[in-house]
Amino acid sequence: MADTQPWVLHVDLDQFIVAVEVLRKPELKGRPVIVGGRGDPTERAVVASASYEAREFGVDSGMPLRVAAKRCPDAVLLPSDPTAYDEASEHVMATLREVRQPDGRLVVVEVMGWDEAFVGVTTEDPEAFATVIQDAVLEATELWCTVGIGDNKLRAKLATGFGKPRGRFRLTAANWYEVMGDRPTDALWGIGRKTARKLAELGYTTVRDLAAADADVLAGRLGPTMGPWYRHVGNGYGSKEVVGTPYVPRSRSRETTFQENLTDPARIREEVAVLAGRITEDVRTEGRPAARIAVKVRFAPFFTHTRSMTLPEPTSDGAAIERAALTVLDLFDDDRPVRLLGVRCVF
DNA sequence: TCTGGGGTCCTAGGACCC
DNA sequence: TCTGGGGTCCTAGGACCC
Repeated sequence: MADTQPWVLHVDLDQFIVAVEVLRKPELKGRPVIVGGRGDPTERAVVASASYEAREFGVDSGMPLRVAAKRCPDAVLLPSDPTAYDEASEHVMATLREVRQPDGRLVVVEVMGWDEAFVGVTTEDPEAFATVIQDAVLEATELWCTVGIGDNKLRAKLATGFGKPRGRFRLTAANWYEVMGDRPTDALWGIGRKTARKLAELGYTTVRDLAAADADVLAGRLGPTMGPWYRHVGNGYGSKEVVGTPYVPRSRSRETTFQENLTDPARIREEVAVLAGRITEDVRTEGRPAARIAVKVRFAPFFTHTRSMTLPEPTSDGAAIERAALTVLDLFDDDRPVRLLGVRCVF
């Protein structure tokens, strides 16, 4: 009993999107499968998910579909079906919310996306509890997941990567440096390529380096908030609080990449109006008025700019939202061809 | 490698006000 | 009179994540 303590578990479904597709097309099991866009490798689209069999060929998420198809010519290409993934995700999350802790209380579930969630639980055997979760999810949904076990969210999240697929892995203060110390800084959650390069310029290459970095040097180069925070991350520190309250979005956006660049100003206005209409639907669904409207334009070859304005007063009115979007569009003076348009509202 | 769609948070400069 | 300091809002862009 003395060893009973709070743990953070990070539950992450294995190749979630592909797994959902294989459930409805069992004949795809064991084959290289790639999901993305409309499933057409000649279009502008990227890989949303690739099966482990496809990954063997160097296919990975975010890769242009065209490249993926070239690397793995035998792969089955499928169109992305967000509605199906929403449903499957809901089923998984509902299953997690029904899991009981050893003391009989329900676990706390914080959803982080379609295919992952943090679960807060107090137990003396987190590995055994992770298995309970895996069994519950598998039985209810036929989907496999990996569970990262940590003494905070950061470590739980990183632990998952070492447990893939279908496994469990524990990462805590006790084995942090042994597991993470010699890895590059961008192995950490929240540090990407750009920041890793800046850190390397300061002489911090590994997680161990970052953990011992000079806080003032970091603040000077990376900002007063982010600088010191990176050092914390290097030490494996992070929030232990799993928040079960429903997620309230701060903004909603809709965007479209056109298969062929747009050059006609009238057509561009039309498309922005269409996006504004979709945002209006979202605003209605959300039941909260939009306070601010932003327009995003990606020009050829690939330069992205945004413009925005705060509305005179928050509104849910479609005409007002469209008018605002078109007004913001007029703030752009670039006339290069357009490959993407987006409209966002901030609540 | 010719690069989707949907989000979050931080930074920094200027406006404006007291 | 050329001159302080703090606070808040607005806007654009950057970085990162799923």
